[in-house]
Amino acid sequence: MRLTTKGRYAVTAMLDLALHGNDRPVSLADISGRQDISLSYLEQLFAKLRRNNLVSSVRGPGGGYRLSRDGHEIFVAEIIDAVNETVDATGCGGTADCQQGEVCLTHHLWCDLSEQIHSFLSGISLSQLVERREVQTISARQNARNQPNTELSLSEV
Amino acid sequence: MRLTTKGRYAVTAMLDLALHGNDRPVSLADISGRQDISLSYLEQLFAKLRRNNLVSSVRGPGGGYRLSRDGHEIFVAEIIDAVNETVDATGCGGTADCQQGEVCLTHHLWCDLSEQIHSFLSGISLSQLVERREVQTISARQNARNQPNTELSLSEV
DNA sequence: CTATAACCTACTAAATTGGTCAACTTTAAA
DNA sequence: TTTAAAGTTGACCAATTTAGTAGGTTATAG
Repeated sequence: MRLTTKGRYAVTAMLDLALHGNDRPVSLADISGRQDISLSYLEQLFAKLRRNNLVSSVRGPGGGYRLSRDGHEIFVAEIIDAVNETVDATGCGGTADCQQGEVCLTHHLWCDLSEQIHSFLSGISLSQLVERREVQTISARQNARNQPNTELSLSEV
Repeated sequence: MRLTTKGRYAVTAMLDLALHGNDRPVSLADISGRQDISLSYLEQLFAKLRRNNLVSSVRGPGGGYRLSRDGHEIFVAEIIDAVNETVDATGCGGTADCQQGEVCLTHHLWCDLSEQIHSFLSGISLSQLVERREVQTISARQNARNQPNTELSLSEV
């Protein structure tokens, strides 16, 4: 099982999208600025997210990405699966041929664990995260950092 | 968070120890033969398990390893922690300084996930695994493969 | 037409995994 | 008291993955 920055970045970026993408598409440059994730790396991640129909893109000036569904219908597990291939904890990927074609001694344990993790992450939607108080606090901090003063009124019109 | 073959091998090896270590110490060569794990790699893993007081060793001919506690008191989470450093899903390792000294947008999510995984794996002891039917079935298969015939009566005296 | 931003491909540096190998030290059976 | 079994240590290595660069090409709003 893998859960590295790749999956974390993807979820963070999608949450940023859910927070800022209500009215217009959000550019990767904006996400990069707010979340401290390299732009080129974001491009790679969003290519996968797009292939998995989690976001849709708008090209050209003023373009960017939108969630392809309502935030209530996008779950954390999907996002991680999209960029990470799988959240499986077994060595065999669930095919049960871990020891010379037969199941290994601990196969069932890892299956149970995978099930646990997957059901936990499948139960959390982007909208649920948006509603959390800590998320709103942190998001406000990030907005303040990136729009220090005047620009705000201009872009908020 | 990492859960790779390293942690899986360690749990598998410890379970083998719980299954075969009732009367005498078990050599790494035996475990290697039964579980298809390289002997040299097992040596590395058991060095860590020993440092974490999960096993104790008996040197010299007829030596090997024993569980340092009863199987009811050794939990899967401990084993993985011992070889893998941590089963933490956050990027910051729990220190909450993920974004320029402050918490990142998804910090709390990864904390919750870590808590889920850890409590799941902390609730499973080696003895519980030994008692599982599938484990007994697989273990019987492995014993048959490694002691094809006669030797059995000799070593079982 | 020009600036913007998605999209695409190739490359790379660093880290991690999953080992191997050789050279020990310690212990205990014969 | 040999001597062989077994643990211990550290150096090394190939393959893979991660995280990120670089340099382009489309597409489109203004």
